[in-house]
Amino acid sequence: MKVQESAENYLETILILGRQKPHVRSIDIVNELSFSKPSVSVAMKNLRENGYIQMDDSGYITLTPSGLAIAEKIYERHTFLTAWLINLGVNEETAQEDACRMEHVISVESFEAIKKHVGRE
Amino acid sequence: MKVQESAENYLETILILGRQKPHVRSIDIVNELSFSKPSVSVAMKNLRENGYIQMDDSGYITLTPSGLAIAEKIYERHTFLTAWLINLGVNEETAQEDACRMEHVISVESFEAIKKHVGRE
DNA sequence: TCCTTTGGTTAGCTATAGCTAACCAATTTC
DNA sequence: GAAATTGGTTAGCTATAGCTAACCAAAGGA
Repeated sequence: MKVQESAENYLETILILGRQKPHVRSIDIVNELSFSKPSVSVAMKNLRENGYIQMDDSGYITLTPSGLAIAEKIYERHTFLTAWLINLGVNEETAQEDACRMEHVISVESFEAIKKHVGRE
Repeated sequence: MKVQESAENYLETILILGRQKPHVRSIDIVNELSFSKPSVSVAMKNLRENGYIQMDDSGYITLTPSGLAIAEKIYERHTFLTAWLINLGVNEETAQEDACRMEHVISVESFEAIKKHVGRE
């Protein structure tokens, strides 16, 4: 099963929230992404059924190894692309938004090429 | 009405085909994009209703000024991003594919910043 | 002339991914 | 202890955008 862009975004958000606070629940994702509770509830059900997250009896969400791998990949891209665009003179907010979309569509090959390019400047 | 990514792609394809041959019909888009005839037929109906293209009695498609503006914007991005990625060492096919997705998600600000950056290398 | 091919359309299905309405259980507050 | 708040779920709706099946008209070929 191919990981959808929306799934990548949810996994990235869970990773980020998990670094900010001890537990991550669905409601935290609702507040972070400004989606409705049902939307997040259904999305979490899908992530659970596809083995990307686990939820305990208290509703606390943790990333499984496969979910963590995706989350870290996307988060690294997000961080790198945002910094790169800001460095090129792009407004921070715009850089964030663009990175958030580009992070899902770039191939491994292109991302590595951009990283290498920036590294040798 | 916000122009959807799929609409941008169709308009870009019409522009490209129009430079290769005297007339563009729906069937040409079917062959170019490998979509089904009904998918293209419905998409053309939407583009027509939104004023991005015109179709004469023979089914020949032309871009209206607003459709042309979008097509040229996307095509410029496509050309530029592809060349840039190839220049960074990315395989041509991958560069094409990535450019084809990035061209729809980058803001004007970021695209201009990248162009300026590449120009001064 | 009949048959096939070509180009196009409509109807209806699928999947993704958001939404509101409505509901439930558990906890908190007065 | 009753009422409100909080967190979560299910059902059912919406939009986008692809698909197949079925059909039609016009043009071409035997």
